[in-house]
Amino acid sequence: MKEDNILNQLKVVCSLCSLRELCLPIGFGPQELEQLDALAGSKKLVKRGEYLYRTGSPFSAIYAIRGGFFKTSVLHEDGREHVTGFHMMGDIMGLDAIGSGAHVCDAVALETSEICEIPFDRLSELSMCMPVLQQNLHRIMSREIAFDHEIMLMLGKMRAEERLAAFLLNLSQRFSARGYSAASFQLRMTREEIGSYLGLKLETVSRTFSKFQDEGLIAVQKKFIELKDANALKRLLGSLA
Amino acid sequence: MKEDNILNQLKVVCSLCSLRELCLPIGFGPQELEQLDALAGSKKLVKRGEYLYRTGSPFSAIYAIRGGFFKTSVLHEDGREHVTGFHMMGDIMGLDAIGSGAHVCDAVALETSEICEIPFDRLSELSMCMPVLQQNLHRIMSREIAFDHEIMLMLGKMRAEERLAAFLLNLSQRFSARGYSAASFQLRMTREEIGSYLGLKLETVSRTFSKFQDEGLIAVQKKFIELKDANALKRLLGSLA
DNA sequence: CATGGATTATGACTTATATCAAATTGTTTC
DNA sequence: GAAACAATTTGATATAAGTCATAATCCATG
Repeated sequence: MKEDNILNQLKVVCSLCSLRELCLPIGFGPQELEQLDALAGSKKLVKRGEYLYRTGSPFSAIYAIRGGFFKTSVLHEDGREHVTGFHMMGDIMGLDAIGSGAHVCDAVALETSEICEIPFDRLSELSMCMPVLQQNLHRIMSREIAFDHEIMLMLGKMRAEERLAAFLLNLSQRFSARGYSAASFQLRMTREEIGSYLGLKLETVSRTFSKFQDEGLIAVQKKFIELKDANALKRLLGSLA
Repeated sequence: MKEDNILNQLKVVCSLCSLRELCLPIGFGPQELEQLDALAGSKKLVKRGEYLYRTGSPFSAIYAIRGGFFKTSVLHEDGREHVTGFHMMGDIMGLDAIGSGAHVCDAVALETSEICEIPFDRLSELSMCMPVLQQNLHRIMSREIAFDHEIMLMLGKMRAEERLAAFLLNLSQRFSARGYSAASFQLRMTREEIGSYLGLKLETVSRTFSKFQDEGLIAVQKKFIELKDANALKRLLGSLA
């Protein structure tokens, strides 16, 4: 029972590893495993459509996704909403709230999901005596910054086709890294949410999907996507003026 | 001399405080001040046009700007460049490189600038025994993530006029927070760089400046900007459909 | 399992911004 | 201080994506 508990905590810490790295308990000794108990991340189920947190709600924990799918979005005073990200198993959410002490975006489950709540003060405390944990936290935050810069490039410089190609390839790569097929997957978000993320209107997303299908790059059946020619998508990304 | 050295280190740590918080040595005792010596950030002068670091160069330190002005930009394989940020006194650069071990953007001085190099391994080490330092580092990274999400909203959802208004108001607020005038300032970047940052072409930036001037919102004389009606700019941001 | 609301696809048309071009002004540099 | 180059402004035109509208399809709930 105790063992099992420690193992659960380990999984939590594992999700604090980078996306691409394997989640092995390297660097943790028996006494450190003991300390991991302090993290005591409680598991929570968030049903489809429910909010994990909302803009303005007080920040106390970050969240590791054990399974399921989320979107995060910021909203402008005039009501406009912009989807800032889609998040899946192993991703950490809520890091953008550390600085202000309150959440600065909404997090909604796009399908019923299981998350692990990690109280941030305990994580901070523990990371003081666990260099590996601290390092992972820094890496995760740093990578989020770097990734956001990529998205800024996409939003600022790319055409609709390029954005959608980048989006599909990114999803494919992330599913693949989690052991799912890189070539076909189920979208969990609507065309409107994709559009919001990519800075496009839903009609443009729909039209571009159709165009890709006509050109034999992908097969679309509503939410089910099959990448028929991933290389062509990659070429589209690199070369298109 | 020794005293002076410690004071210098303090300033470095101070720049690790949040943008809006005052940089007082609260929370640091005498022995902690001693430890700050370990940070030994070496000062460097970067002349206008010079690179502080380039994409791909190995990551070993983060940089606190003591004075001057920088832009950071990511470049796409096909040569397209996107400016991801403008940075001034007190800002920290290079945090996006922690995760990958190599820099993921270029940092160029837009005017001759003085920076303080903070070796990241030493900072990590020191933050293990200085909770305040660790906290500040987390806050800075978190705020960068939150700010990037605001920019994503801007790039994804706003019209040219709103983008430029948001840009001018942000600059104004940051100059103001550093003790400079909020109402008038010198731009250190070209119209093209502003455009790259905002996802617009330089012609659109120029035209929008002219429009704002015609409407009495600002006065433009090449690089010198005067905000004549900041409230109108703010209104433009919130309401414009 | 039928009904109503949400989502998606597609067409016709509009518009904001990009593109191309030329003149003007500012800034290095020899 | 003049020549050469870089940056800015402004106009005319092109175009990618937005808007509006309609039909088809999906799917959630009583």
